[in-house]
Amino acid sequence: MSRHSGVNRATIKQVARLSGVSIKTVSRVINGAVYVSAQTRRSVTDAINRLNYRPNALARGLVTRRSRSIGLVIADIVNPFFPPFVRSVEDAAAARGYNVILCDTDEDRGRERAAISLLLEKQVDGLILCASRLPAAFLMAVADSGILLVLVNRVLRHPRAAAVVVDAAEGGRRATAHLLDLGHRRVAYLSGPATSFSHIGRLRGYRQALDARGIAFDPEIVAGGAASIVAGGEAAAKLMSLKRPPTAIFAFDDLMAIGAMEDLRRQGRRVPGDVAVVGFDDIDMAAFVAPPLTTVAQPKAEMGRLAAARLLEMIKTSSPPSPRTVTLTPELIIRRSCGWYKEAAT
Amino acid sequence: MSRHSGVNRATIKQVARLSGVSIKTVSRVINGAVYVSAQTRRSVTDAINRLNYRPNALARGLVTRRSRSIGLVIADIVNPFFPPFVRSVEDAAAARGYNVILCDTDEDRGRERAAISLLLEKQVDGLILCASRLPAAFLMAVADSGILLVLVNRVLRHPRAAAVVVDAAEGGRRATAHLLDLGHRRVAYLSGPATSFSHIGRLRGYRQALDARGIAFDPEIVAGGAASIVAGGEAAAKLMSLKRPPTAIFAFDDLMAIGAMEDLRRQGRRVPGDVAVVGFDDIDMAAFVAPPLTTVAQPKAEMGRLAAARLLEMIKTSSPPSPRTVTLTPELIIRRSCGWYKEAAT
DNA sequence: CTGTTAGCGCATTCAC
DNA sequence: GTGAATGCGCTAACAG
Repeated sequence: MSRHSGVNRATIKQVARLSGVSIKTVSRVINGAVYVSAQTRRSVTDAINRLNYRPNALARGLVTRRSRSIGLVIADIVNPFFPPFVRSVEDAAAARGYNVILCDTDEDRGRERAAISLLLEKQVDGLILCASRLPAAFLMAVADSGILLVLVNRVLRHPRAAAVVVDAAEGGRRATAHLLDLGHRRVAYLSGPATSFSHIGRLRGYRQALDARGIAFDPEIVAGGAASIVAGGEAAAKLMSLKRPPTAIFAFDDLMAIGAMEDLRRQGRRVPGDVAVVGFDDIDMAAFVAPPLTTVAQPKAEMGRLAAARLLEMIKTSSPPSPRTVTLTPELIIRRSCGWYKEAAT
Repeated sequence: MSRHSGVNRATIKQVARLSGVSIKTVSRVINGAVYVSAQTRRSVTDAINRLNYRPNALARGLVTRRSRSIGLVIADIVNPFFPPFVRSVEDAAAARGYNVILCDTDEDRGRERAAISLLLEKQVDGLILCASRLPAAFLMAVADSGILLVLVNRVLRHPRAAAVVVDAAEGGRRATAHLLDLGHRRVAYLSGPATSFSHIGRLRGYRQALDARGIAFDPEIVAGGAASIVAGGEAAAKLMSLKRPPTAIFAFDDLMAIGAMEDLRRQGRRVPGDVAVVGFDDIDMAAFVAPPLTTVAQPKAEMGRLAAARLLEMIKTSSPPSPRTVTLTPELIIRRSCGWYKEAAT
């Protein structure tokens, strides 16, 4: 066994020797270049196969200044929102010969910073940051250093940054309006992580919908703080113990909504009979819980596809993205957790 | 803007010049080496910060022959089995300064081959292959080329390969025995992908449990072929249209089980009243569907943690893994999809 | 404690 | 059409 793990890794030099041509010629056939006689090409490819030669992407990247890898920074792959998203960026990347290096941050700024730093050292050609929690100044500095950025559900004004966002406020408005249309007047909001831009947008939409009906915003029926099933359950428990509990709940995401429904059931309350619930994201599970969850769908796969396509395009042309931001509109999926819906007047 | 995307990437040479020491000294402080005077170290770190210098991992890897990246090849991150698994390998890798490059194969041999090839070019220090579908001879060749391998739910006799497996046959036996204990005599099996080692093992366990009670195996009540909700629904529909439909179903995985329950409900059959159902994996959703699904749990996070730990250890010591294979035992989680369970005699 | 000299594997001017 | 020489950014002997 030679020095490290590599045992018989052939180099371009060996291929050149075996096929009796120069290194440059080998390089030409590898990179599909023109101007190589069919015969030469054949003898080279033969040698490549005989030696089981594989170009070293590290060496190649060092000289071309391109790694053909992109970094993907997300909160937590275990959150069902992410798999479809990740999957579609991966497919788009793979289709163009790119690899994706995945990093979870758990919404922790320190971890996010560390992940970005490592990714930069690895010379990724670009970065997709999903719902980054980092200060804009920091992200600006990152972009200044020359890397290409695509943000998801957040924007950044920088010539090397683009964004894919879904209109969170619109989603919040639709969810809340739906509940209001059903006749509810006391609609609670289960808040997500305080620093999340999505949370801020959804909360804004919630308030706007309330305003539009002349219903006062009541901070007492806003609870939560973390996007998880247990956090949703706890928040629901807290809300239902109020003197004037809500009759409907709009949750920051499906996980919280499911936790809330779980807790409601434990308390002997019926959904939607006693309390109506709306979630956000439309994760796969939403259609299978009992009752099936009404929710605001984010086009997860489309978001991933777009984010990757934009980044790859920026890498290819090394020109600023245009338009800088593309905005997607979330859609209300009506299932059973809010009761029967009689096309009410708005 | 300089040639490519990099704008002001400082090099070690610039750091050396600015801090007035040699390149080697800079290299020493970066790599936390000993033998650098405190003063020199300070002036170097100052220069590093001033220039916002970041070592180029490509260049470093080229000479050290270590990329500090590992490749993770899975079937599909959208399958809920994988996120907890992926997450825990990532955490383990990140804790040691490693990155993970994720590749989905959709259980397609061609894609798996392509992914491995790309990963090898990228000079990953090791590979985690989850339920690889590739011929053993191919994997042997891959390992022969010098790369370190950890297989999940599959074994390979090679000095550079280790494995983490959960005892699929045992899982199949437990699931089937549970149904038999409940009094069922006509238990169907919803098969997974034919080439999957997990499927083969679970099927074997199913047959063994049947044998142990002297019940004949009936190929008529084995259907399926793909691990998905819709495939599960279709297979269930097919089974229930038989002249002698089963009274219980053991599904290859939870997704198929959920699809089956969905279809059963659509047909007006009750679970567990008319048909009992057992799944496999214990995905998060399993606890929240109606009725909550009884299933055989695979320790997903533990599997990921172990796989990563083993690989990282092999990379560090470049010595063969020991023991070559670690086997985990799956556990039956009894919920509501099989009806009331009265601790029957086995 | 620190600097000098090579060279990792590859792509790229230039010649021929 | 093809070859020889140069260097990407970094670490590793080996001196001093």
